[in-house]
Amino acid sequence: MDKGHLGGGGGGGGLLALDASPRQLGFLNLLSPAPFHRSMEADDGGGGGAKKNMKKSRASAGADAEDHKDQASAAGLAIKKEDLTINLLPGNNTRSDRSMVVDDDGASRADEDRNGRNTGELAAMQAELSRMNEENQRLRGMLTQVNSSYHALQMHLVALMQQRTQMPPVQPQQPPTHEVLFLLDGKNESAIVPRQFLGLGPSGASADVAEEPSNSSTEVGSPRRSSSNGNEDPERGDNPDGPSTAGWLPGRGMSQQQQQQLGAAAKGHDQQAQEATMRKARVSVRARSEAPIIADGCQWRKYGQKMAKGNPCPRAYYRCTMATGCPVRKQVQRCAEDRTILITTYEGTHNHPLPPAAMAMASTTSAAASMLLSGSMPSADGAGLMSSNFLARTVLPCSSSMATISASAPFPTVTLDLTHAPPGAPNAMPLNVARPHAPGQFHVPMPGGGMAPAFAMPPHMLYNQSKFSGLQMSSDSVDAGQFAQPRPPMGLPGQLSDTVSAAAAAITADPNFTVALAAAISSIMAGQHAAGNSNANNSNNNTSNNNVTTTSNNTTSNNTNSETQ
DNA sequence: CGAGTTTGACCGGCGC
DNA sequence: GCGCCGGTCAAACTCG
Repeated sequence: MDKGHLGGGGGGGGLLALDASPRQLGFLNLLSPAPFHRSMEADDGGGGGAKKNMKKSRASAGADAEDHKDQASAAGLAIKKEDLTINLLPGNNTRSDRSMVVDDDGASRADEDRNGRNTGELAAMQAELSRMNEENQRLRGMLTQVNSSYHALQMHLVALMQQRTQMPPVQPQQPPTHEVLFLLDGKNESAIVPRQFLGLGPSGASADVAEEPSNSSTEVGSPRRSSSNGNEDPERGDNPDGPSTAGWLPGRGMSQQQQQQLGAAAKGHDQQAQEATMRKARVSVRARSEAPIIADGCQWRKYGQKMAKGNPCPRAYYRCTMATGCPVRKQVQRCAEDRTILITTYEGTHNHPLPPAAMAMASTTSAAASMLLSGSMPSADGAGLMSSNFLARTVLPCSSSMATISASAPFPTVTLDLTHAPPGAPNAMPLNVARPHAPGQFHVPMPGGGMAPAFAMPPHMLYNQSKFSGLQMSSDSVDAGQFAQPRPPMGLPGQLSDTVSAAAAAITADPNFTVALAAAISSIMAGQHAAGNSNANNSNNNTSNNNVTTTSNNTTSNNTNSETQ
């Protein structure tokens, strides 16, 4: 919204800071919103780039500033106009031109003096400009790489989806949850994870699984908790043998019949109990919001409120009412330490198509849960944990301060902390989550192709994100400095830079995107790496992501940060 | 009047 | 076994 928020705070050192950071992953470094934003903004318009930087440099060159301060003081626009002139024509000393006009009465000596100074200054600025251009080129390269990687991942996802749809619906021998939980360490995971990921998704290709006639038996008649007859709570679907799969898993949306069919092979209550706890994954989103709840696009009905111990703020319980029998619930509570922080915990998978407005959050949380489930699954050799660490470090480094994975009981939880700016960002960037006045909603591009407003966001974000969401970014793009006003389509030469600018702006302007992207990719990578995680996790171990932690019931280490939630 | 919210009660899990 | 606590239910209430 405000420029200071987008690009601000970082100061001129932003680029250098970005440059100094290690680059193990492309999008890791895209998270320095301020610097990146600045550079991309400067990149706009090719030769005219570094507009701001130029301005900045000039501002720092105080002596020369007096030259036009008089006029500037007269009208604030004077400086701007002048700067524009200078920057559009970096090779010209526009100031001398101006002086010609101003001093056309013959004060030539002062002119020469100034010209001399300006020449030196111009050289310095040009040097800086070239440096900036270099940096921009590097950043472009990074972005291109990220884009290609992202695209490749999506292609892979699509391929897996197709593969999945061609496969027989389900292996009768394997309860759905088992499939997800235990094959992660196996060789089928590449097929599993996508399915999990998709199944978690709100609709999309997996809807065939999630939207089955399931509702016929689920909770239509309102949940009966007195399941003394042994019937699982129909609403929650968490039958004793573990369907509490929390819905993050496809099985959650299945019909009871299918669950029975699939779960028929479930053997051993111990195993089931263990699974039950592991499957009830949750995704907790921390965001600053003045609103009582975050606008995630779904319809919720409050069904309870409790005072939680240790928190003066009550915890509210909501249930999705977009479709009868939708098992998704969420808990909303304000952080005890900082009541401006709203903690929303999602549980379950929508068993109905979601409006675009709700897909982003659903996908994000689903992907995050998917990552959690795929990454923290216990396994005999601990590969699951390793995978989790690997994922946390490889996929979430970009949001190192935002994501916390905690499998410590009672339910494994992924916490997406959106209250902090990504590393490199100067200040914590309070998200305009569901601010009452939020005029628009923010679309987060989601891996499943869907994109939707996850949170109420300023319109510029909306536009910005929607641009980037298209995978293949459209030719017209966003001026990073003016999100609110889409720039008219440019000619072909400008496409690349615009695309890059838009991508950069999209990425840097909003941490949600990075979270969503990271979570989404993680769900894919979980499938790709779980098998080979033992060797893969070496690659990024050195990434400093102290805030991305993985805790597990099966480990005694590394749990100190789980309380960051 | 229907939909949503409030709120006290109930239930089950867990720790002591 | 008991108490605590989180989660849920459902009657009463509110609102449009």
